[in-house]
Amino acid sequence: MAKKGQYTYEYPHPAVTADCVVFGYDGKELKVLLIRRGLEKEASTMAYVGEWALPGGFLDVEKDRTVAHTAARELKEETGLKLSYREFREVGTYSDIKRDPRERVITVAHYALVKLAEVQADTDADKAEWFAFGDVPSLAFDHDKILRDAFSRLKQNIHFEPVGFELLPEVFTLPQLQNLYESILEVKFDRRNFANKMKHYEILSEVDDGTPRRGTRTPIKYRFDRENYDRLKRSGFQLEF
Amino acid sequence: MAKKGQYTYEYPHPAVTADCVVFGYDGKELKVLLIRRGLEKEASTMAYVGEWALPGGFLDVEKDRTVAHTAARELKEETGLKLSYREFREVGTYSDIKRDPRERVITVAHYALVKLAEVQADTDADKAEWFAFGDVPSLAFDHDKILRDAFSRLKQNIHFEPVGFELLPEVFTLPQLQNLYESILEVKFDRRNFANKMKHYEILSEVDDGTPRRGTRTPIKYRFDRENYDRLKRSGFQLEF
DNA sequence: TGTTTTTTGTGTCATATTTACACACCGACA
DNA sequence: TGTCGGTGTGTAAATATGACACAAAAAACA
Repeated sequence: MAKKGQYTYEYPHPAVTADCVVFGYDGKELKVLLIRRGLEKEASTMAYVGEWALPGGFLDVEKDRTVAHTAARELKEETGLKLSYREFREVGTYSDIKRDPRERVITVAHYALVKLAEVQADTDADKAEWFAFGDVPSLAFDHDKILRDAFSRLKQNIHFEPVGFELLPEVFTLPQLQNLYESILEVKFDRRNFANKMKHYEILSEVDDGTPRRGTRTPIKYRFDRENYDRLKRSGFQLEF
Repeated sequence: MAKKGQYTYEYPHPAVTADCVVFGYDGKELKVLLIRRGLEKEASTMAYVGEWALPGGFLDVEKDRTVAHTAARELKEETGLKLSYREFREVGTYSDIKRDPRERVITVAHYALVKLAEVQADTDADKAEWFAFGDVPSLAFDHDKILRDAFSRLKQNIHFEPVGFELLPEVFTLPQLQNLYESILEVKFDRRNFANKMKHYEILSEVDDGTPRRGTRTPIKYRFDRENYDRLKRSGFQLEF
């Protein structure tokens, strides 16, 4: 542990943190990973002890290459989830002078998308919990606003990036994909038109798992065709819904 | 001037700055406001002395309410331009561990749009200069990248916000507006189709300055109809071009 | 001054895109 | 065995987009 008062500067410096909004999808609704504050590190110096909050923590000035690295490191420490710094997308900076009661703390918020089924086992249930997006309790600091902003950003980015495919399992069905889009965009689509549009983009490939379909009731399984998507993206397009 | 070593922390803290990309439009092309480093404050402690850079500077931990306030304050100090903190839109955070050779400095980049004709007189020509966006020299730090990113962000935001109207004078013509859109989006539009679409949105009002138009060569003057725009926005729309 | 060039405003038609909509199949469940 | 619910599929109407030409006058030029 570092000695107190070891680091001095000519002018005051703020502390900098990175916070993570991790979105998952369980096939029905969007979920968010939260932690309960104060169960870990020394609680005495902490604010908002016992409240729910976004995972996140202080930038390691000497080691973290960027704040996205901070986000990845802290997420791992606080929830057990291992993501690469490249998986974080920036939401924004929150710098209000009074946002932390202890000292001036500026946070850079990020969001990340995970395949819930694949990571649920990795999340340390003692510290972290998945909440339905609509059921999130009131959060510490300005994390309520950060969460809302992260969702808005996701909602925008869905038009430019295949966010749906990052949230679904490798193999998924059209109804699942549609449901996810509807959850994020908060609208309803006509099933047939949605299928047509998706088909038109040619970014889905049917998965043939050997078993012949035994009736239309069993939905067709698809896989995201990243190669075609990348080609489309290079030619400059927008996913319209 | 503060005494050296006055501010101590248990853990190292980064310095935080705000940088500003100020876009203007002269009727022909997009312009950016740059400053030459080292002409102001004590140059001895400075990096990149003499090079061109974006206006910006250190967060005043005790006084600046948010980093947008820092941006506004520094822009005023360095270029004479007075903008409200509300006029800055965040571009992103630049936190690479090596981005400043002196100490760890994290910057939050912003952009702002100004009506060039109205502010050109306010810009302190000794310190700052307007450059055509295409003619910007190589900049200090990672400001080249910040500038590119700010432009991309502007290009995206033009679909959601009436950015064109913030760059043009109160009263403008359709050809001016089209030219601006073409500059930002880097495409060409058909004059008639552009006019039709704009007309269709109903966010322009003709300005009647008394003088009857004496021929089609004199373009019709318009004013942005913010009331109609706000109504449209509330009903959830997108400016498509 | 006259001539040429440039700029602007305007409307229609062909094509592409979007939206609305109905039925047949079969598995799940009672 | 019957009913219910979820899935797949195609077409027609409405809407949006994209291409296109001419007339008028200002501006540039000789």
